[in-house]
Amino acid sequence: MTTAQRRAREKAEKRREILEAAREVFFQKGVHRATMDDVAARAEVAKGTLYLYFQSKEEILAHLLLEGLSILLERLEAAYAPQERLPAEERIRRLAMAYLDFSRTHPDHFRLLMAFDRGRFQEKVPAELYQQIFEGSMRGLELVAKALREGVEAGSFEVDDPWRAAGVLWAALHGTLVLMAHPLRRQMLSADLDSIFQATLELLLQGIRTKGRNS
Amino acid sequence: MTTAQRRAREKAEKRREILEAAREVFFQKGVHRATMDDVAARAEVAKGTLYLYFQSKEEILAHLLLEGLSILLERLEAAYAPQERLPAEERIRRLAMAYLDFSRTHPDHFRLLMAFDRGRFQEKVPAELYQQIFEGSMRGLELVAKALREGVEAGSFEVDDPWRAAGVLWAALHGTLVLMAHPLRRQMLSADLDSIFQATLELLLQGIRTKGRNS
DNA sequence: TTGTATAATGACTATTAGTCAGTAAATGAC
DNA sequence: GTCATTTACTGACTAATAGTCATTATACAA
Repeated sequence: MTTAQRRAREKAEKRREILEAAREVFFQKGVHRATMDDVAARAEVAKGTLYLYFQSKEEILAHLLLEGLSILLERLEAAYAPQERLPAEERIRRLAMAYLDFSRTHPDHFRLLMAFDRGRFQEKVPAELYQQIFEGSMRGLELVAKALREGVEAGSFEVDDPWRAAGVLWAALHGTLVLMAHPLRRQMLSADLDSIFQATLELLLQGIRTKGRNS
Repeated sequence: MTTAQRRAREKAEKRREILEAAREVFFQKGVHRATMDDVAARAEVAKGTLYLYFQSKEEILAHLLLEGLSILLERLEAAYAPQERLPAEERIRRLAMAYLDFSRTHPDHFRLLMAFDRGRFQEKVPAELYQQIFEGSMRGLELVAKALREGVEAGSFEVDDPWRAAGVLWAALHGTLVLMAHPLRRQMLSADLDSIFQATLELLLQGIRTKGRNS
């Protein structure tokens, strides 16, 4: 059945084209300003066609989010550098910096990631997709947890539950990126994102590092 | 001009009534599900009347947010307990716990606070109101900074810039509350909000505490 | 009592996500 | 090649909802 295969390929291709159009339009005009008509126009299809490929605006956004998540995961995995032999602390540092870097190089995807928890999303995105996003973010967290475990084994970190500690680190850094995305707030702290992020990272590392005077 | 005074009072009263109706409706049905017609019906006025008192749905939300912020600030100030003589670390702990507590006792107001950074808000809320919200949140941060300064002076904390450190603490705890608001995430870390929040707080405190083996 | 100012109304407009009856194109059977 | 059937696409239409404004009602002052 070559025909069926070609059809499936063409369908996937069109899907990708729509996603591309959506990415351009949403990222250029802003998610809540861009309309589905805009997307349809950009993709050069009728609006109805969009709905043959996606269930809703939110589903399209969810796919763009997944796209961003996938990029982030690549970066994190590269940062972790499993093949190299690195101190655990260095790994944590690299992971954190990769996250910061991602927020800079892919600001629109990053904003989507931040928006994931918003009410609309949870209601309108198919559970399966939702789950997928969740699992993706957990894959990222897994890397942090792994690095923490290494550190504990090497005796350089002191942490009760690496998985939970990873959650703590992640949430703290995430919070920094969320809040300090606002220029006004950075201004009020008279600091740039880099230095605040670094300061947070160092604080957290100090907190988990093995204390010298121990036992 | 007694008449004019009474008029002004009545106007203010009606405004309050509308806000109250809005609070009920928005918090019960959810901000994006509740409509302005719902609010009007609950307030027992015509929809047009709402717009005599507020410019937009977002402006109403901003006022509800301010309401929440004001409650939070009261709690924080009470937690700080300026009249008592407390160790700085205890003050930080109390402030943090007041924040956690607020997120529990006023979940709807808290959600509004979390939502403040969203795109719609910034566009539709009058700059003056926006500024007011910002200043309120800075008043909260001020308390943290003050406690940190006390700790530095007492020699129990080691922090370069208290104001910035306050931002770091706040962002980290905020991030925890944001992310761990999701039941699914807590589940994946198999932890409750309390223990994660506490763990984060302890980690941060360890990071800023003066090290024993210092100098 | 009446004219004026103030407040309130709700039918209406504008915007936009999502639908669906109708049309076009591709495919396969003969 | 022609026709029937399936698949893909279309865009006018519906529904929902924020916000408007000409009209009406009310309160006040002279």
